Amino acid sequence: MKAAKRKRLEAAGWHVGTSADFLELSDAEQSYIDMKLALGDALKATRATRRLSQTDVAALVASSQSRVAKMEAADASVSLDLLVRTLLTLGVPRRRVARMLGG
Amino acid sequence: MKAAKRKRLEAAGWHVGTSADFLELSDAEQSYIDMKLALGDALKATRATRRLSQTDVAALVASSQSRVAKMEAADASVSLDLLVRTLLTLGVPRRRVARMLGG
DNA sequence: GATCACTATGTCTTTTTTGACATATGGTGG
DNA sequence: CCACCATATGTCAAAAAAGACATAGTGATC
Repeated sequence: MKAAKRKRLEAAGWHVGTSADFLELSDAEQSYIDMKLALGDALKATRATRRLSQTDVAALVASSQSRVAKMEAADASVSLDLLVRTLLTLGVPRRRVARMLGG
Repeated sequence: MKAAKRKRLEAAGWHVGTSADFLELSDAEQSYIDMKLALGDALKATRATRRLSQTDVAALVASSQSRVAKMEAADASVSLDLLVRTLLTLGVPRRRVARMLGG
């Protein structure tokens, strides 16, 4: 299995390697997950260019290091909401956030 | 107060007319609310072109009529998540959802 | 190989969001 | 006026997501 697909499934809350590969995601689910992955990557990139640690970001957005880690991993427990609000709080303009979501 | 601003504040969970007009929202909060409003409007528009009732949409996305009404109104109790997932489920392409968010 | 900074993951408790329901409001045709 | 349909609004129990914390993994650098 390709790493990209594995990542997607795991983001959807599935643990690949144990049982589920046949699992089919609807287009809507797929897009939703892709959006989260895109924002997670964007967050990681943004953080990198600013040379901030996850702990730094957590402080800036009033959250915790673990949650930032989960955001970047597009963990199933993080919402689009949290990702979007985090990026906006970091000063990423709305327009740019929107473009990230576009694919 | 202009209707647009009123709508924004109410979406943020504030009941205008009673006390709070001086209330200041950060850029991030403002953008976040604007995004929800944009998606709410988009949902209403999408639904209109397809000539569906809120009840119809509720059935399609496995929710309730009241929640659809709140989505369209960008009620403070609806998340970006729900709006995005609803639009995607209705078949609106990811790219288009993203453009809606851009402003 | 020990220490240190950073990141990942698991598990709690609390808070927020959700769907459901009831009910109110608004419009339309009989 | 009265049914009838669509939409709006309030409340609530249940579900999901949140922040917090502990802890484990990963690399440097010394």
